[in-house]
Amino acid sequence: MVNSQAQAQLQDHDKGNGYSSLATSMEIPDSSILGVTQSNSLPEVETEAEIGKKRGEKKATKPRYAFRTRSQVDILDDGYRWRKYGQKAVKNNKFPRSYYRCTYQGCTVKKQVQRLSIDEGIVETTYEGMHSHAIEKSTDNFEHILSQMQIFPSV
DNA sequence: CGACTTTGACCAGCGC
DNA sequence: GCGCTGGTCAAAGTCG
Repeated sequence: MVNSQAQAQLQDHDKGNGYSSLATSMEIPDSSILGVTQSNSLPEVETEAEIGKKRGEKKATKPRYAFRTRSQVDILDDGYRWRKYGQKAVKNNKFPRSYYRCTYQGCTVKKQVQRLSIDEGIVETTYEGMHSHAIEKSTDNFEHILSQMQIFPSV
């Protein structure tokens, strides 16, 4: 699925606590993260107990992959086409959260982008679902982003 | 012309 | 039972 991008397990919703000290001191040199680009030995986590309480939502398992990226912009072009369908502000964050959806026919993958209020340079991207089609754009651009991408451990 | 973005309103579920 | 939050959709507008 996908190009095996680095996937980190997102812990519950306890965010905005000790992140300031973490992100600020997480100054990893680009020479140490180069391994991330090809080193995708991260296990596919899918510890989603499923919420099963939405309206026309199935009870099927809903995998959720989240990872934090260091970027000045929240628009991370991973090669797929995304259509923004909503923007809401979160309580723990002074920045609004953006909701994106894959516009590919038959593809119902959703993506959420949220910026950390404490660190404007950190962008938290959450993928929901899996892509069942090929990428329309070149992944080269995304790989470049991966080069400067850092996986923040769940503290 | 087509695709995508934006804002507001609406709905459902949960808490109290 | 009511209120609140989060999440989604829709129409109009904009950009390429």
